[in-house]
Amino acid sequence: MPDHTHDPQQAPPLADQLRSRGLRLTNQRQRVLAAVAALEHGTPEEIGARLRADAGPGGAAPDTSTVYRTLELLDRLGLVWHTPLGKGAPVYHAAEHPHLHVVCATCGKIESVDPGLMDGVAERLGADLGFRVDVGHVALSGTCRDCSAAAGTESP
Amino acid sequence: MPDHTHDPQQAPPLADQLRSRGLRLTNQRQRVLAAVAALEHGTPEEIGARLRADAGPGGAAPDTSTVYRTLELLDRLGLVWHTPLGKGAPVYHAAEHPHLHVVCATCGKIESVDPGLMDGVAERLGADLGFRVDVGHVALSGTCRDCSAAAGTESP
DNA sequence: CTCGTTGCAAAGGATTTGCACAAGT
DNA sequence: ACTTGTGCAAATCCTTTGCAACGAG
Repeated sequence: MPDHTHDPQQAPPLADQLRSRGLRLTNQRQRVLAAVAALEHGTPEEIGARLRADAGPGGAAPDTSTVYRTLELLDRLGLVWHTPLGKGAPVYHAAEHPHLHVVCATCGKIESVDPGLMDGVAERLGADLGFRVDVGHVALSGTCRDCSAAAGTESP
Repeated sequence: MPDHTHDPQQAPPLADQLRSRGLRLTNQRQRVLAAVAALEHGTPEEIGARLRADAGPGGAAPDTSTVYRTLELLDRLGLVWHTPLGKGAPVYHAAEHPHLHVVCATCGKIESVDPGLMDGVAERLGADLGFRVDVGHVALSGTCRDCSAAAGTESP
């Protein structure tokens, strides 16, 4: 049972995805996707900020509502993935190089991890519950090395 | 390397946790904790609804703001855990019987899974990054058996 | 030309916060 | 009595939506 859904060549670059669905390739959609890819991972707000920065002083950046709409679209197309993190801040990342997110609950730092880490768990859930884990959406929270050390040092 | 932080006896029933910090044991706090425990897992909204239901017609339920404040407090005290799920809906559950959440992205169904499932992953992250995974906050999203089947049946 | 898209502005929903009063110790 | 906690209501924050103008195919 192959099909790891990880083939780089299998996912055409936006334009094809759009055309095949009768959707249109717009400047905004390209820019949003580029911003998501440029940012290792970012919230809709951060992505909007990046777009504004990229646009420069005179240029116009896509509207906030467009960013949201586009993010949702790209997600449906499978070109980006989002992961709910702490509070109201879903983090988006490009689907090109899949990875897990590991988030420190103390300092908020986000680290990326090889998705292969979850292979065992995924297999087991599949066998056990028939549940197909979506590795692109996994976020593990906990405490990073630095914060662990800091906490341990307080009362040795 | 012991200390699984899972001893039932090690976590005193709210009252002690509060007293030891100079905080007060109030009716509301007890009720919110009870509601969280009663619901297998629920959003702040659902917990509020449950409280209103428990209060009955004439009775007064804790205010929404109190629910939020209390949930945050209980979380700090380690008596409940919250997991960010889909959109802006953190799910709270009592810390007493730890479990992972497995969420179907299609139908939204939540299933609880034995935390032991992640032991391997946790060890590896610890060794690799010095990252200590918080198993109470893990949510895995994907597709459940039913939705998988439904999707497969559409175009066979 | 014909729709899908975008910008703008306003609507919504979910949390959070300031305060004066009520309640626990 | 001394503080901490609660209810109420207003303030925020993040997202979503309606609609007329715009642009890709």
